Amino acid sequence: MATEPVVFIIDDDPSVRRSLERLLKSVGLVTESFATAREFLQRGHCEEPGCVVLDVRMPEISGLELQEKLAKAGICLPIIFISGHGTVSMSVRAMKAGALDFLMKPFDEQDLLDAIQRALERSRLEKTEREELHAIQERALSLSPREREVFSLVVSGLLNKQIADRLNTTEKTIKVHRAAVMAKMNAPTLADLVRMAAKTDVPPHPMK
Amino acid sequence: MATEPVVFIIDDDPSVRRSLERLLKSVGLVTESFATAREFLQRGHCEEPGCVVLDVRMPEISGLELQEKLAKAGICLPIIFISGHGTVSMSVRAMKAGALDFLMKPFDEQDLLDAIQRALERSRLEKTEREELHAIQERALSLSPREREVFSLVVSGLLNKQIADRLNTTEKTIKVHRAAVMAKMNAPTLADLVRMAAKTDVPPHPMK
DNA sequence: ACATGAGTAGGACTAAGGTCCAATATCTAT
DNA sequence: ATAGATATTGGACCTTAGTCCTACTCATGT
Repeated sequence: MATEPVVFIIDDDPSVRRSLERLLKSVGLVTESFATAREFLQRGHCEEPGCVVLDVRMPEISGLELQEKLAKAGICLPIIFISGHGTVSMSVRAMKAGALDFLMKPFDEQDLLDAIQRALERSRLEKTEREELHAIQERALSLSPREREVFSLVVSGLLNKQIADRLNTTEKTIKVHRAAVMAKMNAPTLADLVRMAAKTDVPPHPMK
Repeated sequence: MATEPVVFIIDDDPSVRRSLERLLKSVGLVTESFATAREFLQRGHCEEPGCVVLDVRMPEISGLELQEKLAKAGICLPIIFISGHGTVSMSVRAMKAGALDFLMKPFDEQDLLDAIQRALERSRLEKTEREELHAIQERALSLSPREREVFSLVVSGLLNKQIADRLNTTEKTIKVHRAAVMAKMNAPTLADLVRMAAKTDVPPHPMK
């Protein structure tokens, strides 16, 4: 099985951190705590599944700022905000920026646990998606420039002959490139190749 | 050009409705106002682009309840909430349910106008998407049962011969069905057919 | 200078897909 | 009962795609 998902707790109040840790550990979750956003950022994050439980108000870097930084850094762990003195506009800003939930202290423990379950589930899904996409892009990188052109024209539905015309070469040459594309992209059939292209292209609606 | 997008204003306070109407009309937007959620629901909604500016607290059916009803009814107009006495939990609930924004009274007029522009833009995009999808599903309905089977096997990348085996018939028959599928689905090439199938299938991630 | 990878291309052949024409059996609906 | 849609199949023929082998050119890097 894969790495155990981690719940990152970021709160400047040590007693809050401790009680959150206790709660999450009591249901078997793995936690890691940080007193500041900076510490969390310094830890380094690769591809582990997990989620973040984040206090909004913190010295230096606020929770909302951290959310922005994570987005910019491409670290897409689902975020659950926790706030003692939250305002509507803060919560709306957080949600618009993609937060999964925003809980006011004092919150129901079960609400937090539910939110965490949802967050971890999403994290798992996104991780799988990212990995698939990454694998495809990896393979696409191994294509030569000419192969890339042929790739996109093949996927657009053109015949080898038409591609040859467009690229001012012969059908024979296109066949060679096309075979190379199929091999390098690890596509058993044209249908698979089209699906790969569809994933790397701008998908119709990334967000809803 | 298409139908002009409409901004639906739903608020039980007549003076609020009037001032919103004035504001929106001043920037050239078309508005339609309702005093209750019920009136709005009775109006009937088909496919017009637009968005909803919705008061949270209203007698009988609240804004949040209306949001739920619209979702259930498949009416997916983007919703911008406006609230005089909103709480964090109300706003979070609204945002989680897909609201586009949640503004507290008194709000900056420009903020509302910006939100409405975003909402209309999204409405347009979603409308286009829905129409495309609908057109594809329409065509898929005209397929006979057998053609549907062939469709899914072709798109999965199987050869005519393999499809024939799987359906206990001959390659010749599959060719006929396959040609019928391409014609009925209006797909110039296999690549197009695969993309159509990808859209009607469960897309990897409908929401983000 | 020589190997490597990319791009090009031909010949020969197989396999797969598409097209046109024709035919049959079944079932449903008017 | 007769028309129409559905599902089936055959033959003939052409176009595409894929495969194997070979071979040349060009640029790059060791």
